[in-house]
Amino acid sequence: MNEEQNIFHKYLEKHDLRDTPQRELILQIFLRREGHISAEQLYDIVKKRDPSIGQATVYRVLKLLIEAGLAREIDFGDGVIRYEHKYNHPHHDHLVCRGCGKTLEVVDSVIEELQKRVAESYGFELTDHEMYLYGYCENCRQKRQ
Amino acid sequence: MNEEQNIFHKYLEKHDLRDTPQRELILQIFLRREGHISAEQLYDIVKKRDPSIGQATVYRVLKLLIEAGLAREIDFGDGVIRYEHKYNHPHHDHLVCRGCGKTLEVVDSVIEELQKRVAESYGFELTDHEMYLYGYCENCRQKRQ
DNA sequence: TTGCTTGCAAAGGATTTGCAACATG
DNA sequence: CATGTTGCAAATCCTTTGCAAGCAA
Repeated sequence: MNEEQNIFHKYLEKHDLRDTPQRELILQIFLRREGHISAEQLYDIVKKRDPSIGQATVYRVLKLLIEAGLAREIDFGDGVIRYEHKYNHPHHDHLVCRGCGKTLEVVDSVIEELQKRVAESYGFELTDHEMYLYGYCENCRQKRQ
Repeated sequence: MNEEQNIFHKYLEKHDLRDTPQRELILQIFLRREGHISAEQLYDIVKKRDPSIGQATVYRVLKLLIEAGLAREIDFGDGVIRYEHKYNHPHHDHLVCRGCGKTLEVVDSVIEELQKRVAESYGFELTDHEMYLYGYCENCRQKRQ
């Protein structure tokens, strides 16, 4: 059993929640996928393995994963919430191509530090942030010329 | 007639769109409000002046304002899109208090420059970005202790 | 057995759209 | 008058919820 599963089971136990095959399957599939996945995409995959699982269960398990610290929400502003791994996957921001939709994860410690300072200069204690950089990737830049 | 109205009229003309009292009223009310306003909030105000105006019209006019460059969308991730003035209101980011919901506009030219560089280092041509800093404002920090 | 879980379908909330009646240029 | 435009209601889209039946502990 891997670390994430372990965390999940501990989370369930601690909160008097039950270990069900649905939860196991959804977790397993979520963990196998890298990158960002929407509830619907996840549901589509889950359905193939067990057609009896309902969409609501997928949504419910995703909520649990977030509370357990295993998943994190991402919002590219297109009306769909996507989820990505959080465990062993430190904070980062996203670079999104407006042409092809490709996304890259980026971090810049200097920016992070400056964000903290900016917040503090307004008396804020920064807890977290979101940063999305939009532009055109190398490929799409060429096509646009 | 102010500059924004002028821009709006030119936009309408250029696109063979019509100047209607509904559009005028919604624009006028939008311009009078500083800060962020949701379509629903705007509609509530508009209704008081002209109860015959429909919600759809407010949504439609907001789309026009964005295309005309007079408004900009903001998404705090709570499921509601808010709008703010764009004309004569340069780009900035938002500092949002998780306690009381208060928001401040912030800019840091060093961060802006670094964002550009980060994007470029991945071959991207940066067109725009969004940055939301979340934390607790001075007031809320005290209450939490 | 207790009460958390599930799937289903219905409900929700924000936004969009089809349409017939209505105005603008 | 030809087309845009409007208000209304219905439709969408994503997500949540109520509920009765089903299961984990």
